[in-house]
Amino acid sequence: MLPEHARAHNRALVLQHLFHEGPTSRADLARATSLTRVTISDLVNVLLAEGLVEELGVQPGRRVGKPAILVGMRTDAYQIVAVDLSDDAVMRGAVMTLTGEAVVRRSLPVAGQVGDELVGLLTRFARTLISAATRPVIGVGVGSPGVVDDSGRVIEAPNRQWTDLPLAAILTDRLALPVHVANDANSAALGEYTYGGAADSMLVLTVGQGVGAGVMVDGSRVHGAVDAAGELGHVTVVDDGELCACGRRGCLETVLAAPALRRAVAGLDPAAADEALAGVGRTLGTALAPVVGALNLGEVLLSGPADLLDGALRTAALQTLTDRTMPATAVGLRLRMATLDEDVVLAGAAVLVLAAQLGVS
Amino acid sequence: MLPEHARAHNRALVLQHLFHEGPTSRADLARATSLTRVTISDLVNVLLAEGLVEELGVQPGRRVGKPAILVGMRTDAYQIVAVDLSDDAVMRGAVMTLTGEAVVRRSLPVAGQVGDELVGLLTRFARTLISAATRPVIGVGVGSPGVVDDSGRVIEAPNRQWTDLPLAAILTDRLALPVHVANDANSAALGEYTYGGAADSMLVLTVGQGVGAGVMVDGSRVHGAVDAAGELGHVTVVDDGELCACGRRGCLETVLAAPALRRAVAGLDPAAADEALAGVGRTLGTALAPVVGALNLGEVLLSGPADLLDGALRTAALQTLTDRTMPATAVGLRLRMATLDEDVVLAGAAVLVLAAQLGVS
DNA sequence: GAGAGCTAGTTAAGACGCTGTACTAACAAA
DNA sequence: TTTGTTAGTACAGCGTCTTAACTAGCTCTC
Repeated sequence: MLPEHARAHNRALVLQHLFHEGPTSRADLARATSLTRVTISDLVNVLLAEGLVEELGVQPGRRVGKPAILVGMRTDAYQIVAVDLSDDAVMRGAVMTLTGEAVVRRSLPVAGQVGDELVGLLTRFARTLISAATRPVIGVGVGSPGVVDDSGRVIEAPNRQWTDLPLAAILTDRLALPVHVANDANSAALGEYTYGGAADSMLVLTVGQGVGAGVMVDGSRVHGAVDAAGELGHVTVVDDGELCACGRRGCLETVLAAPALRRAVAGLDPAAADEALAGVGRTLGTALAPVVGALNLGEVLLSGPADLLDGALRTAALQTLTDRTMPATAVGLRLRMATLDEDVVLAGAAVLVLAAQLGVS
Repeated sequence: MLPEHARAHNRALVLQHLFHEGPTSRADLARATSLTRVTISDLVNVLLAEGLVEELGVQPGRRVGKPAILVGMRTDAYQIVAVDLSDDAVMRGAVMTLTGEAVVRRSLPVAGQVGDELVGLLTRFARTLISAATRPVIGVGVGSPGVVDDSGRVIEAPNRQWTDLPLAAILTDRLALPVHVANDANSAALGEYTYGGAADSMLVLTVGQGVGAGVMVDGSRVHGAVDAAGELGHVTVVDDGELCACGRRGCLETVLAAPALRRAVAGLDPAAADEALAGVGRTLGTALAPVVGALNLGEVLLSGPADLLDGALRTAALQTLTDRTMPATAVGLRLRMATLDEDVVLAGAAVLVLAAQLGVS
């Protein structure tokens, strides 16, 4: 570690504070970071020159002494391009502000392309988005299904026919911009953590065609022994259950994926449907209990169709979770819907860029 | 972050390398840390002056160029005092080398003392150990039951009647040495990680009077939302099971704790005993599957009586775990006995000190 | 066996980043 | 107007790293 890394770290501290706490005076930044006012002034001057922050006039609160000048992050000065590959059939993308708001949205049908062809399609799609940006783009984030390592190499994504593909490196080269790739469910967790105000220790379950999970532990993303963390969808939860796409039986995905839930409630009257959903909720709660107990998670978030998830299912899952874990761990536990909905993965992809390029998350 | 923090980090890098890789030349240290030879020489000189490292003569391998001088960590130059409070009835302690070997062992019956009285007893016990040390002591590590926060404050340890007790701060003050306190099962995980060669992502289950767990994720200890990570012993695993000490029913502890296992096999012939143990193993595997899937753990370690754990129970648990998780996550998974046995908690307590004082873990 | 070539380690000078101290600027209260 | 307080800046100094250039000590080659 070099002194200049310390500099980068301090710079990130300042940006992080401005990002989460909003406009702040140099003196307050100094107090918050426990650096001196001199150092902060220096850092702020650099950031001003880069256009990343701006002075916003005098702080309203009138106290004795010279009034403080507020410094704020220019979250609209730069943009991020984010791509969500979680859907088989369509590539979704957006140009986003640094605060995770989509400025431009695009989507592109994936007509069965896989392998290198899909990489080509993705490259063109990203180029379209980059040229649609109205501000300089600081980087590109991609949420992809499959196992993705820390460097953005897709170890394995069977449905895309990608194996050991250095996607981030390829795209960085082709787009001449920093590109970061992560698993889609992990992206979702990052998105909820940074933009959705989720707890430091939490798990996001993404329910769609399949079931994925992203885990944050003590404020950082879990990677796992072979970068395959979050494969909760293919944990067996029903003995001798339905056949799963993975070839095994009774995976969580076979009862919790959106199609499975729709089938389970099809043609039932509301009360019976709720009972069916509650049953799935209890199964989910039983599966989550050991995870919550072992990690002392503060929150579990559900992302997916609210009409199916946010009702009897959620209530039953929380009840089961509370029943099956220690009071000490269960007492503060929340089980709620994710706040970002459709855009979770895009937001998370943006956070990948934000974290890597500016040190903010 | 200041330049001197970068310095401390680099110093820790050097020590970490010497600790795990053994004696190394300055030039090789430079290559390993990607610092320059100049910087490494400077750091090594400081460490030589402190007596933490020593020169060990010329490297045997004959190559061209000036022969390299090996620099090695003097793991016997300093000692660590470690205390294990996990047993209700007896306080176990040791003076340890930096490599985790117990040089002196002591134990002290705890005649029902609790609360402040127990703190007093612990203080005296630690003093005895400190004076039994044959080298300068760099710090004291304590593995305590209950919920312990990052600063060494015992949030809650019912059996010891400790609530919100700043144990590390009190002992640091009384002993005039750095004292670090952590939960006993978390200590065990640290011990196995550093001295037992465990994987970066792993879980240690401590089976004794009760059942505890410590989790390492991507090389760091899991703390959890309210510092209560690892409470796997009180996750429900049997519906309408036996009554547990915690007042609930069917906790993992009711089937996996050592007394429960002994009861389960009492009076059975070997084959029947194995079947009973395999049943517990299957229950354990079922409970662990979601944890292993969500975190992509590389290893699960069992610490406790080998005659009960290391047989049908372990085999059945591994089989169940493999059956109930995705092949991708299960393929590299190991489920084995912990290597440190009796001394796990002591070793972990030593690691607390090693990590905090020297940056080694 | 003498020089060439290589590697280990040291010395010296310079760049960078933070701090402490001392300053100016701009306000409120007396 | 004076005093006290807080915000922000200028400057010297220290700590830490790097590069460049050296010495030391070995092997290989002719």
